[in-house]
Amino acid sequence: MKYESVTIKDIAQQLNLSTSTVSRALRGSYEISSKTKKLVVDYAKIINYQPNPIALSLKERRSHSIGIIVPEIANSFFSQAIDGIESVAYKHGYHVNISQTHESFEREMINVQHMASRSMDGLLVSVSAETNDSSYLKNLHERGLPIVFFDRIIDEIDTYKVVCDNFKGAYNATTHLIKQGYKNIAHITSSSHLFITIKRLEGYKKALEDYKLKFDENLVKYCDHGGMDVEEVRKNIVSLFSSKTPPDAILSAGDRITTVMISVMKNQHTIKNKIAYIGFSNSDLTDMFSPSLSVVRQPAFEMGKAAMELLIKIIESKRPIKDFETKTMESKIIIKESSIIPKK
Amino acid sequence: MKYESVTIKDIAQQLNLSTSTVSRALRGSYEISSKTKKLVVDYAKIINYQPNPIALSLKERRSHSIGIIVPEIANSFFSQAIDGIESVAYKHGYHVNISQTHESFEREMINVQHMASRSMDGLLVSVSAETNDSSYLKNLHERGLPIVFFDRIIDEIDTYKVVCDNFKGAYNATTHLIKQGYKNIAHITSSSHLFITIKRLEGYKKALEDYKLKFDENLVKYCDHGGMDVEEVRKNIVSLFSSKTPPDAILSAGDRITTVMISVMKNQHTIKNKIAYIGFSNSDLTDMFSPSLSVVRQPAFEMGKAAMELLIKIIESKRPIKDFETKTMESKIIIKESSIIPKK
DNA sequence: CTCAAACACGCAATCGTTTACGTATTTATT
DNA sequence: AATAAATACGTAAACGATTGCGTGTTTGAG
Repeated sequence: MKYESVTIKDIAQQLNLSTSTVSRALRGSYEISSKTKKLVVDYAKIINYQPNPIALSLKERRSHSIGIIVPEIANSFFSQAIDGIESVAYKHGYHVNISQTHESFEREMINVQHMASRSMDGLLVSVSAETNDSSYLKNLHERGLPIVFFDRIIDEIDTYKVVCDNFKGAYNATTHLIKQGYKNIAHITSSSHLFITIKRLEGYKKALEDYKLKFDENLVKYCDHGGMDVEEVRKNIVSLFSSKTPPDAILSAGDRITTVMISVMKNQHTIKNKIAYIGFSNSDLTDMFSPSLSVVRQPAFEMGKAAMELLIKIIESKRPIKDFETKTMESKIIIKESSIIPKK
Repeated sequence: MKYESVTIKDIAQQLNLSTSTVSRALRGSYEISSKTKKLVVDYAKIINYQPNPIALSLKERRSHSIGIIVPEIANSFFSQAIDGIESVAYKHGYHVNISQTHESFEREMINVQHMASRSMDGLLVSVSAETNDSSYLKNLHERGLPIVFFDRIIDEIDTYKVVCDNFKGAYNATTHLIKQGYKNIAHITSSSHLFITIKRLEGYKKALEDYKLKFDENLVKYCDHGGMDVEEVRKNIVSLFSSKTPPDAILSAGDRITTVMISVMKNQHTIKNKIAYIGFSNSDLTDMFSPSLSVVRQPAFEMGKAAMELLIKIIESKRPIKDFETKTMESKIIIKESSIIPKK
């Protein structure tokens, strides 16, 4: 069973015209008499003619569609960013294709290749936690595929990028914990090679330094699967708390890591002491947590918008763009109960 | 700037062969000598030849891709269902295209049309809260486009459908509230014409009936935008509590409605009495709520898997399928703090 | 040695659309 | 009235890949 649709040829046959005349009539070419135009347009409407975008893509080498590659759509940050992307895309007549990598490098490659070979006009990419080899992306980009990175950017590829101020976000969050009186602050983060991981770690370190706290390598734990692997997070938590000097506060990097961490701690009975925490998260539900969750919140929607705008700029630019820039947006820390010393 | 890729023509030219020979060599046709085959295959590998799927789609009228249409990806139920769909799709060599309607009928039509015209081999659809005219879907389906509905199904279109037992889920949840001693149980739900809304309402009513409680129409509130419009939910809540006999418990239908409802109640200072609630939700975070949230949980991942399996069955069937069935899966109610009478 | 079968490949049409180019008819110019 | 120019349309190639059909060469049988 195949889905059949009306083609330009059907119209041509019916009206005793050539396909080129029909095509031109539909596009309003000056070469066609207004009489014929009306005839064609009216008939096209009656039989509900829809141009075949596949044929168009093949001919024009563009699809008026863009692709989004993100680790997880079930992640508030990314789903909000996608909403931002869509809002701009639709306004400019682009269709949006979403795909997720589940933090797998292999899936990411497959998805990117798929998008590229399907004539996507451009790609918006936030790489997976596993991705430390970006050569295949670099390759595609050098062959002319417009790419804009957002959040999980690849520093070495020269194109537009959109990030939030990860350094500052982590710095402010850490400073906040320090000011609350916590002295042994752990940092649970994603895989070590990600650019955001590096920047957030730097912010965390700088805050410790500014407030004369010693940096302890054992208090930094990496999750190579970005929180997708609960066991990995659990091991990290257990390891932290089995130390002779367990942390009194935690800064977590990333939506998933934050919630998995909380869930793990809740079920981990070996953790006796009350622990303060603040995490990067864009969830709308953190207010309902108990304790309500202090967060570093990224302007996800705005970041998505900005990324899409830049991608359109590349796609629609006549000449190759030289002076790419990285757009940095402000994150916001929102203090709730989870990170403040309970007044009793 | 356009992204250029290697074609079969490039290979043919380079090796002094015709495109047909190259094509046949790559597909391993018996008509081609093993010498030539090796030559072609080796060279193709060297220059990293990738067949152009657009050209293939145009020719073969299929894309080995399927489309998913859901209201919101930022909804635990749908994102889990999508994961289930993907797991089956990838195993069978299908690529997956995700799009969201944001509960808008117009967006839904645009997305469905886009998918259909892009030669999607089939569609997995969960309709928007606004959708009460399904004629455009029926039309496409009758013209041969394979469609499987899941969760938010269209009853009148004769195809495979996957749902959970909405009646039973609502019945059990309501029964649970009744057994806890609540007598004035409200029901906040999605738009009135949705099939799931109807079934859940029936379950709610039946439970009241079985336990000799009077059904009160004023205790049922519909959200025509499926919870996307916070103001709509707020009005419904306010209306409920401004009654002379305000509810002592609430059953909410749907992820979004549940969380928005809780958030609204939290900020609504006019609500003095402690209220019990249980809601349809697949969120993984409900344990961290305060009070922790009692839920009716649907087997989202399994439903996604089942739907995709049925879609493949349609796509790959030689002859039109006649005896479509609706697969009903069990929901599970998980009792936490939000729905039990606090023992003090 | 002859003729047929087997083999290995090329030609051209096809999918749906656009577009450069060609051409027949009408209109305008002098 | 003769010629140029404008009008209105058709022909065919192109995008990348597949495939039925045709054909030249080799191989084998008798």
